[in-house]
Amino acid sequence: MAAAPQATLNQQPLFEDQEMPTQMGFFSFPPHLTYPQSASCHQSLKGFIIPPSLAADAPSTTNIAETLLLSSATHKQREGTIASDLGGHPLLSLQRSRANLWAWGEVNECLSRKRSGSGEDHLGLSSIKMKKIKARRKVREPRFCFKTMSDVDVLDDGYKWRKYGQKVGKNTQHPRSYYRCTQDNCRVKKRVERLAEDPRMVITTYEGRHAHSPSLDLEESQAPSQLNNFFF
DNA sequence: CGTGTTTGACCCGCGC
DNA sequence: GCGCGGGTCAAACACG
Repeated sequence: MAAAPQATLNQQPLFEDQEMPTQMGFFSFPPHLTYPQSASCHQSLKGFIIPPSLAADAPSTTNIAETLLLSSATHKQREGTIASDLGGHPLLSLQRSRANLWAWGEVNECLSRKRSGSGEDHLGLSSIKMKKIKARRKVREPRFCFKTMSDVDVLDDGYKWRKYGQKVGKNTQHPRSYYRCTQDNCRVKKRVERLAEDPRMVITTYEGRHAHSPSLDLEESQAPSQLNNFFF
């Protein structure tokens, strides 16, 4: 029997240094991403990073793994990894408002396509609606989320966060927490919630990109080289 | 006293 | 236009 479950996400990432098919640019799965030592986590923590564009393109009933596999051929090679990682357990669907998952880059792309007179609206949206979305999204930062099976809600990703709100969703008894990076002139936000269908799953959504390195507190316990690899 | 959390109020986009 | 719900604000509070 192996040792007690290690409360850490420092394992094989599904996506690492891989260009996302959106305008989000590159990102890396932080190697120092850990849960508090006291936490009792599922013995095989599984992080699923899902870019907004992929989620938006998928039907709401499509699970995350299918979304990733169906939306981009570049993810095809990961199929075996994902399947084995799941251990035969089906992933639950990630219910999201389609509009909420529109990245500003995608909206701009659609608008420029419209202007160029290529005809059909993207996803059947009218230009008025697209402008509405753009107006609402112009302040939106790039976002992505990942899903983790864990008993603890907030993972330690190396940054310092300040909680600024909490809401209880309509169809779930589990509250959704809102966090902001405490660093000055860093507007990155984080949203943490539990999946209604499966409270064991934690959905963490990041919005924006950090304009600084992770908290220096980590440097005392982590190898400096690892600190070069963080979100965006 | 400084920092972080809680929580009710408020704002605003969206669907009807 | 109206109601709902997600997201944010900010005062009060807790804690070291």
